[in-house]
Amino acid sequence: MQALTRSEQDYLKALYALGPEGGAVATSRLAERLAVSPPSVTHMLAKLAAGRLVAHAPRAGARLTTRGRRQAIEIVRRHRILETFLVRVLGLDWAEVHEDAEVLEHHISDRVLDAVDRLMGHPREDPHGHLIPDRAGRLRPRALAPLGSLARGARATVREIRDRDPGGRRLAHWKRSGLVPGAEVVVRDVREIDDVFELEVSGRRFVTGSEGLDGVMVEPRKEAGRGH
Amino acid sequence: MQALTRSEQDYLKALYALGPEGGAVATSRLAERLAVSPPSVTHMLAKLAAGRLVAHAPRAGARLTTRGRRQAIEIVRRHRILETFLVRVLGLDWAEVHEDAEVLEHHISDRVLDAVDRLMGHPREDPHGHLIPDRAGRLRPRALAPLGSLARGARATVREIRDRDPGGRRLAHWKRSGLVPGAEVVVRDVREIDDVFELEVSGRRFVTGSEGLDGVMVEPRKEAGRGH
DNA sequence: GCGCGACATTAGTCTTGACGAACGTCACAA
DNA sequence: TTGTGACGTTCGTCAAGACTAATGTCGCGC
Repeated sequence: MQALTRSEQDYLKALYALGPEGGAVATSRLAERLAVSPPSVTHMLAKLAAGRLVAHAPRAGARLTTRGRRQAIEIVRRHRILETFLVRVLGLDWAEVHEDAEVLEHHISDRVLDAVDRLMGHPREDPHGHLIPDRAGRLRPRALAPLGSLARGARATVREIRDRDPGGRRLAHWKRSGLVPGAEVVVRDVREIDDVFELEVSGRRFVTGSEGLDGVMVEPRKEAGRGH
Repeated sequence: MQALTRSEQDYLKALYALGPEGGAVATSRLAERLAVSPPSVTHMLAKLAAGRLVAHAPRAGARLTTRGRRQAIEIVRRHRILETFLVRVLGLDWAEVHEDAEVLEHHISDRVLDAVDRLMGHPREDPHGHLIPDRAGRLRPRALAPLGSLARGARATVREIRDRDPGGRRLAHWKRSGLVPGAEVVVRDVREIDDVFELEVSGRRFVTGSEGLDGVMVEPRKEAGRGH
């Protein structure tokens, strides 16, 4: 089959993000994610189905085929390597590299990607804590919980920061608060009634609504001091 | 005006390359350079003329306006910075960076370009010896001669290697022969009748036809030892 | 069982950037 | 003066990828 166009790659990536476990994704979800009209999605899904990259049962959503998933993971890999490069080598800010990587992932040749990867010593994680698939597309599974789902007294380590906010404003905010991969967090208090979280992040207090934590994924610590 | 599309940028760059002194460029020359049909060129020139980037007198060729030239130089700047980056930072081969830079020049943001430029300490020349325009688009003028135009006994320093050969095969060949920017060359013999050039490149003998030197630009040395 | 609303799909259009075919235009030669 | 050929331009078309408007289809409530 032909090389994929940029749009095709974007659809595959979105399908992967919305249905990573091979679950079906609704046309409208895709349309929303890609900021595109539903008819455009239907049209593109037909094309991708013709290329055996997705399975598209009319009115039952779409799911990636094995080939489609492989392609999607390859794009994710490129994205994460590029983000890591932009931060580690070019010194750009953590919060503002997403859009650049989003563009470059479609236009960088394998040769250049490999050179970048080599230069950095084949990193395993990007600056936001996401795991970088290896060349074969393997991705070590990892069970993380949303920080907002923890109960009072819980302790956890921040592992991934997910954010699709344009301009990375929330990322910048989180960074200022110390909410970055590796940070240790203690949930001091959860007041459901007024939706307030009181955290201790690497020793500093941090108060926020649950909205403001959406996208911060942690690895809970199953330890003794739970009851506090 | 809107941001330029990739095609528009390519047309401007080609116009700049073919008529750097503001001279008019024929439709057919552009078509040939861009590997596109003449009607496509006419069409695009009309669009660029509407945006005041080129002046297009029907049947009299096209020339860049001041605005068009400024855009073209900006693209050339990006290209050269990227080539330098690919060689100096990523360690790619001199001969194989052209195509990658050709793509990336259209997709890298100002922010990333600036970071790359800064990382390298604002280089003045790219790996092939081309001068890199500064941010304002200024380009120090430089008078170079084709190596193939020198007479027997002439001495010169290689300054620029121009090559549009896909895959950079000639670049690789020249590099193996020592024909790189900075190399000192002496024309040992020119036999016009069978089109043979006998050179001494940094002390090594190198024999070639004039075709094989097309694109090697030198700065002749006006010195005493001319008559040899 | 019928209707209504949510959602998906079909149908037709637009824009960009390319193409080939056909038609001008112009300079030079006979 | 009139060809003739080179070159440029006009015109109609295509493909990708988006859109809007219109049309299906399904499931749920009554």
